[in-house]
Amino acid sequence: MHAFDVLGDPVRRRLLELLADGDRSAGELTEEVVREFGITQSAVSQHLKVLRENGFASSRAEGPRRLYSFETEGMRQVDDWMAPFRRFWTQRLSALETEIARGKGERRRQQEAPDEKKDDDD
Amino acid sequence: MHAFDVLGDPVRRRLLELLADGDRSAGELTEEVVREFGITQSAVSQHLKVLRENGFASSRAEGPRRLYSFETEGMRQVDDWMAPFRRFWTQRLSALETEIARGKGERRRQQEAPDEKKDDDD
DNA sequence: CTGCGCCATAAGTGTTGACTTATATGAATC
DNA sequence: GATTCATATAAGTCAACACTTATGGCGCAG
Repeated sequence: MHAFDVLGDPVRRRLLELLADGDRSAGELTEEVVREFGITQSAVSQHLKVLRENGFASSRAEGPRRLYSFETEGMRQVDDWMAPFRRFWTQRLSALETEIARGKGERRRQQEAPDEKKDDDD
Repeated sequence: MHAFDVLGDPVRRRLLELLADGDRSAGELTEEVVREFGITQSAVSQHLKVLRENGFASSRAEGPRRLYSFETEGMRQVDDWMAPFRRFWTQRLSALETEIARGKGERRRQQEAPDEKKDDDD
């Protein structure tokens, strides 16, 4: 399964948002998602498996519970694929970047402009 | 259809890569993708429709042909959703980014970022 | 060792979407 | 206006995946 397919599901996106705030047990994640999406514990467990198998999360046993952590590998793959496109919508274009954007295809290193914080939700 | 679902298909990702190099006619895009993936003209046309309807591409008539252009809206949506996660794998933390990261998380993980400076590379 | 939370897996079902072939639309050419 | 090239749409098929219910495995308390 491709990294983009993993992020295609809204339940998995929500799980990742929750994990981004810190490690959580499967039970905590399940409770939240079951409430928001109206699906069963089994469905959430299957989603967590997909996240694990694709480098988006990891889990470790903590007594009878399983603690889940966010893992960067999956999103890094997505980010890497998107990187060459980012020049199209980064508003602060240097002269060099403008020339690249005009289609001459010459690539050079150029530091990215810092991102503004944007309050956006899914 | 969600922006992540659009990028979930490898044919559509390839079409976007081709469009990133500059505008192309449907025929040129079709020829390339048909050759690489072994699908029909009809299938490619349907993928182009998905790209159009979700803000990833636009088309204009140019005589009997249709010229396609890359559009930023779709990927911008993807990029916006990913923005809050990016702090997890960008080791180069500016003061601003550090503050954002601190403000978001109530519980922080023990892991500290190394304070070595690193040259950017691809 | 028995029973009970916690979580994962098995097995089956329905829906969605990517694909096919066939056909329609529309602009240029004769 | 008929033909042809370029592209889109129609209609149907098939497989993948997200979901369900049912059950299994594990850690721990009694």
